[in-house]
Amino acid sequence: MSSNKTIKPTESELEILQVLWEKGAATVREVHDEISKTKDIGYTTALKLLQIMFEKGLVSRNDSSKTHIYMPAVSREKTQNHLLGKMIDNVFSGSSSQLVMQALGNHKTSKEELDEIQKLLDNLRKE
Amino acid sequence: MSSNKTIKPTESELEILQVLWEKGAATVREVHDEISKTKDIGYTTALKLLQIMFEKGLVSRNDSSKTHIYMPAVSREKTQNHLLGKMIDNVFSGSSSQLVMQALGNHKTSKEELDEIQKLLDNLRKE
DNA sequence: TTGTTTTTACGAACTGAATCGTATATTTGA
DNA sequence: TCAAATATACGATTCAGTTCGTAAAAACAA
Repeated sequence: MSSNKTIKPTESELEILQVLWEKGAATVREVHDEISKTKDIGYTTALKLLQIMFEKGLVSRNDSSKTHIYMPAVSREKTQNHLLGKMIDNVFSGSSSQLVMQALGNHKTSKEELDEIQKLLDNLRKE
Repeated sequence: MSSNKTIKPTESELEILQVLWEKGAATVREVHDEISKTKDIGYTTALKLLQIMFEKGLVSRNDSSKTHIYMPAVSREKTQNHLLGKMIDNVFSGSSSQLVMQALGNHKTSKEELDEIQKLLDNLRKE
């Protein structure tokens, strides 16, 4: 049906997608510079990754000018959900609430965030 | 410090860990039979995986009798947390509440589970 | 006992991810 | 204009994960 049987970005690909989701669109150089901030990576490596991601359909690109411009071809939300679902299956034996509890229990969450979650929770229980 | 710099089970290894966490301990055959229920896998493949996991320290084993008995060497909770942390970083740009919201929003959660989460939330906000 | 089954050990093949070097084309600015 | 800088393309390498076949040892059963 829709399109996505296979959203399964690798870790490196996710790093790149993060940048593209953030910026909306970016050249290889921009992606490379951004990732370089936290990691040693060659320019051609970034290029190659983007090319591979293009072949896989993870990103699209505009090559009307010589310097190609890449854009995400999968939505952040869909990708997050897909990976979340996998993790719930593989790591939490299918229990999403287990995952939620672990996440809330062991990772710092600010009061504002807790409020937001509370709001969502209220909505869910109204149904 | 403690021990675990490197809890990074692969997907196949996670499948096996699930079985071991569930049963507490198991032979290669038991692991294989369990996994076979949902997946085509050769016996020696399961064996090899367990051997590799043993080398990595992911499982321990009792080989006092010929038929080795394998046990998890990493706790379910620690592993879950480790992988959760990675996912929060890699996929949710560090925001655990984002992850929680997505998980709650898009995956069926029963009333009982919501109650449990509510309870946890109440506790967190008291602090 | 002896042939069948079960087990472990181990190596080999295959795959996909990640990385980089080099060649070539294009752009740019002195 | 033309040398330097920048971009793409692409092949090669390395590494880890997965899978399986085969051999040898041990257990088992008729």
